[in-house]
Amino acid sequence: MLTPKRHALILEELSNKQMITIQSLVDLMRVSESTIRRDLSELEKQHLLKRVHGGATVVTQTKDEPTVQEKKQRGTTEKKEIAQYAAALIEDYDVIYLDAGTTTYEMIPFLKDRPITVVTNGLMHLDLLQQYHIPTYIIGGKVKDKTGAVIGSVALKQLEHYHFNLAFIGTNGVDVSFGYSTPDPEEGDLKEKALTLSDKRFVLADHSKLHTKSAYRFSELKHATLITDRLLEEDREAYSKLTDVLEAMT
Amino acid sequence: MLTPKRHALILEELSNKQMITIQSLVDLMRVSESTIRRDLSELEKQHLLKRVHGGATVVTQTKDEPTVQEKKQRGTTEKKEIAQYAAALIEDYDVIYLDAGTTTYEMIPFLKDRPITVVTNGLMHLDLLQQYHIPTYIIGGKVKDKTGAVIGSVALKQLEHYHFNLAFIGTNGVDVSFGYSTPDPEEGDLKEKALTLSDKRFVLADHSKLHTKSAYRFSELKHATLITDRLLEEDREAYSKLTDVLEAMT
DNA sequence: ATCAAAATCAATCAAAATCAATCAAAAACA
DNA sequence: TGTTTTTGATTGATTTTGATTGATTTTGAT
Repeated sequence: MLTPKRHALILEELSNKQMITIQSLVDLMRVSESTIRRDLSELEKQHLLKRVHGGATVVTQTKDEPTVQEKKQRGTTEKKEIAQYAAALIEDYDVIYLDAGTTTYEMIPFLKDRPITVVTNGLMHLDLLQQYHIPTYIIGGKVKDKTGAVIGSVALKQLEHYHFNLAFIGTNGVDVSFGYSTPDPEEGDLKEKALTLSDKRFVLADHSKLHTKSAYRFSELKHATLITDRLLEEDREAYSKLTDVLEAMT
Repeated sequence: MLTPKRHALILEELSNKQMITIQSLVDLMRVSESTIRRDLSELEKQHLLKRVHGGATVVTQTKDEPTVQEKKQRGTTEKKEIAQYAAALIEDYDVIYLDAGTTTYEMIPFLKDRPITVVTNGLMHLDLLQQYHIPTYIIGGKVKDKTGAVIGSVALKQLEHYHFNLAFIGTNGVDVSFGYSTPDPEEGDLKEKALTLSDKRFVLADHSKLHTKSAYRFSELKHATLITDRLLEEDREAYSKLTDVLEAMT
């Protein structure tokens, strides 16, 4: 019996029962205990089962990080407030840059049927933008796993051909001294470049992002207006000294 | 027994069972073990099966559960045959251009985990390409409503930065005198450009597209190899005079 | 809880099966 | 005819297998 066949059989047995003994597999497949042991070791290395004394059990599905798809469904009220506020800054016939990310995604419903042009590196944005009949340009380049963003040198270079009236950028961290930051340098470079290409520059960050730093700074505070949902009284002064701040409160 | 006959038989056996031993093939075809080994090696090089110790297994062996994405719309058998045939032409470490469209979409499952790079203007392709861990570059430019294609002058210009080993292009019409054609000129221009940038050029068209013309010709027949599912005897001669033709038949 | 028997384990090794490489004979070709 | 391609047998190398070893874990009786 071929090795993959045995492996398939083991996994099938395992999904039927929740647990199997080595002896039962020996009887089932008429091979030696050693062979079964080796099979189980291999399958365990592939995280397809978990070995236990005398047999094996199914592996509890490790839930990986929530995909963008999931994240965007639970858009918080705060994010929506920020998004609506930001969208109100756009005037007819503007050309805007919409960064990839969940907060900027929330802006799209507020752009419905408006006579504007959107340029974006966010692949997840495209469906909704099309649905709302908003003329859209996608930045070309390397497609980043999972996050649905376009990044890399090609994207950076291509961005240089554009000019924007407004740029809306997402961020992972906002810090008074460190500035705006994000985990991925390649994404950061793109954010930085987009900011330099725009007349008016905005960074969107709900209050959970304030006072946190990510690995890579893509801009100082003063280079872009911060749009957030609410500020503590003592923060307001500190931030306002360094940059324009807009508070999206209803 | 002729080599192609053996290969066809092996693939048929494989699709019936999911897995075959070399010995069973030796008995079935009355040829030597060596010959079978050579056959399997060759078929593996074309990614039509996977060799394992003692035999071979099917490649589309989805050990992972079929994703929603994957089965959301199963293409026709003809399209899949064309797609599989086309995918077998790709060698490791190739950089390929994958045109937007349903036929080229069907190629993606056959590219799973292969060490290649894909460049595409098809937004619909991206999800599946990411799922299969294929390094992907998206062409930037205007996003066309609904069809999920990127087109326009920006896309055209950006395409020029690339060079491909192989280009796979979809088409709406194939006509002996008129050539390859498509309804949208902007899409057509992109197809034409992609063809000029590639070492090897292929146009994919199932038999329903033969002998039909669309509004806009993007290439003469002779500039690209036609891959189709089946040809009428009288057509074969006519087409073969004008271009290379590959028939994806099982 | 403690201990010894039983069961299970990982590691090792030699036999068996399978493999890739080679080469000469057979077949196909021109 | 001579040349090229395909085939099948043979070689030694590699992989897989099953038995055996002593170590470790579990079991069950005290």
